[in-house]
Order: sequence, then structure tokens, then C-alpha cells
Amino acid sequence: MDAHDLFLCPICSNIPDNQRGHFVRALTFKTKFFEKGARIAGQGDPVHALYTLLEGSVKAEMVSESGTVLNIEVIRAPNPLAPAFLFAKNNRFPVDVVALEPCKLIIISKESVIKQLASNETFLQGFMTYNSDRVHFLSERLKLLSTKTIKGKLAQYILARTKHMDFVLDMNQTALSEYFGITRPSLSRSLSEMMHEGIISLKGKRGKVLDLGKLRKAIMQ
Amino acid sequence: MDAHDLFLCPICSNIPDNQRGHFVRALTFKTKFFEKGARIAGQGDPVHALYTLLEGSVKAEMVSESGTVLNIEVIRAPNPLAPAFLFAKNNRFPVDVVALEPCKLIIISKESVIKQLASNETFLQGFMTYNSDRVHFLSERLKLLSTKTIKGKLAQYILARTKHMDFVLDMNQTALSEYFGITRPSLSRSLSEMMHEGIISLKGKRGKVLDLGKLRKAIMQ
DNA sequence: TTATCATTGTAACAAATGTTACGTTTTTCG
DNA sequence: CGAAAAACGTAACATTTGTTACAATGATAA
Repeated sequence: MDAHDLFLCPICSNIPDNQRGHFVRALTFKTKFFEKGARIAGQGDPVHALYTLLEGSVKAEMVSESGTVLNIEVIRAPNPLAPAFLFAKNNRFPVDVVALEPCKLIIISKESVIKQLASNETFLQGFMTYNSDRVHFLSERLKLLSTKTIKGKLAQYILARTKHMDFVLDMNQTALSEYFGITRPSLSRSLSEMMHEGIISLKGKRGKVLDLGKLRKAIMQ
Repeated sequence: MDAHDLFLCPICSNIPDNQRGHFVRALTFKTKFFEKGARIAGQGDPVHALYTLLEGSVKAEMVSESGTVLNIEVIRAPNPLAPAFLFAKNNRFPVDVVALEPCKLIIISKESVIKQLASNETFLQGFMTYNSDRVHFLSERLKLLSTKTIKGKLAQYILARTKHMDFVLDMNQTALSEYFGITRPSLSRSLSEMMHEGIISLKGKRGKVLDLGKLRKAIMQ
């Protein structure tokens, strides 16, 4: 068992080799293992430590009291779990975290995280960058979901992947429809319509933008 | 002109009095003023510094090349502008920032932000907490927008404000409909239906939850 | 009070999206 | 290669939401 797996995690991966021994020795942490299906953290539990997933994968889910479940996200190793909530005013897990397979976690005390943030600039940058990228990701996702029409979402998605009027869809239509929060037939219909309207062409995953103006207009509606 | 206004900003407001002089002396910054309508930052500009709004208010907007404008957010003083992007991998402003009224900003170099984060634990905590709360806010907003039906959004919104089966709407219906990204008549219709279905009662801004089970079920659909 | 303006309720109709079902094409894998 | 599975296209119909318009109600200020 080796705490050095920690340096696979994006928060710590930039720490140079010659600082790693010192970094680990300065941490207060414990390693925990969870079996498939085990609850790693519960909705409402206070976040007193940095939970870092070194092996396995977990799902974050909301369980309502009526028993129904809303899947939020799947997180795979190596990645931190909710590092933002360690410092949030309302520092409680917003979801249940359940192991999808056997998991290994390193749980680092908040105090030693703060100490390391203050003393190790690489770690500071890594931690900040991770949370910043998370804000960025959430902002993009929000922008996509606030776009009301399916064609608008498609236009945004396609424009972000277009170079020299060519684009490649990086998911199949089923996955894309879930990403957009819509149904697969509706997505297919909208794609067809955009092709008939001469806005794009598409064969398999590869497509071309035929009318950039119309595509941009579609975002705004 | 006083840089000490900085300590009104939530990122710095926890720094104790006796550290403030030292804190300001250690910063590399400049103060800038913008007139109403002036562009403070442009979409795509690299974020090399921490922009802190001390006076006035700004709007963040996306301008497409077809000329149409999508309003993202209004930020009022005292608050930082996009502090998360200072550390993000793609460290560029995602939007245009335009002054809504005369504005005063303190622009602090990234280097001195890093130096202070490492040397001043209160500042570190403030900065982290701000970004963490931002993640929290965005996650909540995302959860709301991923809820597909209007009644689902309403159920979430109401449940989050319910104590002992009573709730108070903290916006009027026009504002609430914009918050949900829907139209006002549709919101009014859904509210009416929920009342006819015996799920809630509502008079003005005050309401009661009549059927908690049905309200919770509404979120999941 | 009264005139004015903002807010809310609601109805008729239009448009967009979901639902269900099924046939076709493409991919995967033995 | 060939069978099975996955992905995709599409049609008919149901449901939800948007659009537009107007009346009713409530709040505000002269």
C-alpha cells in the first residue's frame, strides 16, 4: 500500500519528485478501503477532510425520502471527491457517495491540507486549478442547459468543436441526448432538420458546417 | 482613493485589522476607473490578474458574431470578477465585462496573489471559500436546470424553502420565471395546477405544502 | 381617494419536445 | 464471414411549454 499513488491525482500530480517524500511525511491522513456498494459518504455529512479516490469509481446520487434516486455523476480514480466542499461555507456532502467497485481512498485532514497549501506552491496551484476547472466545467454545462432549444444546444456543442468548418461528434447520439438532458429521437430529429435546412452536413461522427451564420443564430433562440 | 476598500470584498474581509496594512503593502496592484458602458475585459482576454470590483456594477455578456447578446450575470461591488479563471487551465475571460455604472477596480497581479495565498492563511481561506461557494452555487443552479419539468423545478425550489410545511417565495413570478428559464404564464399555469392538485396552497408570497409526498415525486419526473 | 403601474390569472392557439414503436444501418465479436 | 447487438432514422400521436392577449387584482404615489 503506497500513499505515493496520491501523485497520480491531478491535484498533486505537478508536485516535483524531489518534494514528494517531504509532502507525504507532512500529511495527516488515513487510507480506507470500501467494497462495491458501500456508502463512502452520506448526504449531509460534514466534509472535514480531503477525500481522494485512488482506486475504483464511485457514483454521486441524491436519494429523496420517497426512495427515488437521481444520479448526479460518476467519478473515477484518481480524483478528489468534492474538494470544493472542504472550504465551502456549507461544508456538507451534497450527495450520497457510493462505491461502484472496490475503492481505495486517502483521507487527508483539512488542517494538513491547509498547511500544505500554504507551504507548497505547486500543491496550491494544483488545488486551485482543479477547483477553477470545475467552475469552468460547471459554467459551460450551465450555459448549455440554459440554451432552451435542442438546435441551440447542438449549435453550441458543434461550434465548440469546429475547426475550419469541420467537426467531429465525440459521443454517440444516445450519450449526447443524455448530456443535453433530452431524448434520443428528439436529438435525431433536430439533427435531421438542421441537415435539411442546409446548416450542417453529417456522416457518422464527422460533419461540416455549411452555414455558419445560421448555426450561430440558432444558439440565441 | 483607498486600497483598504479591498477588505469589503468577501475574499479579503476576514483578514484581521492588524494584518491589513502589511497585506496591502505586499501587493502589486493598480487601481483603475471605468465609465458607464466601458468594456473592462473582453471575451478571450487572458486573465493575468485578480480583478476586484470595489465600486459600481458590471454585466457579463456573451456577444455572438451575429451581434446578438446573451446576458450571463450582473456582479455588484464589492466582489471579485472571475477569480476562478485566474488559475484555470484555459485562463481567459469567458465573457465580455461591461461597466453598468462608473466602476472602480483594483487589479492585483497573479504573482502577488500567489504570494499572499501562501503567506496569509486567512486570505487563503477566503479565496478558497469564495471559489467553493461558487462551485456550490453553480451545482445547485445546474441541478435546477437539469430538472426537466416546470413542476419539478418548482418542487425543488419550494422544498428548499420549506420549514414546517410553510414556505415563502423570495421572488415575484416574473423574476422566478427568468430564474427557471421559462415564461411567466407557464409558471403561473403550473402553480395553478399544483394548487388544484392539492399539492400546495399559495396566497401572495406565502404558501403551505399540503402533500409532501406528491411534491417530492414531482422533482423526479 | 384615485389614477397609474406592476403583478398575477387565464384562455386559445402554436410550437417544440416527449413517447412509443418499428424498420434500417452500422458495429462488434465469435 | 455472419449472427447478434447497438446505434440510428423516422413516423404518428401525446404532452408540455411558449405566445399572445386581455382581464382582474394588488400596490404605490400624487
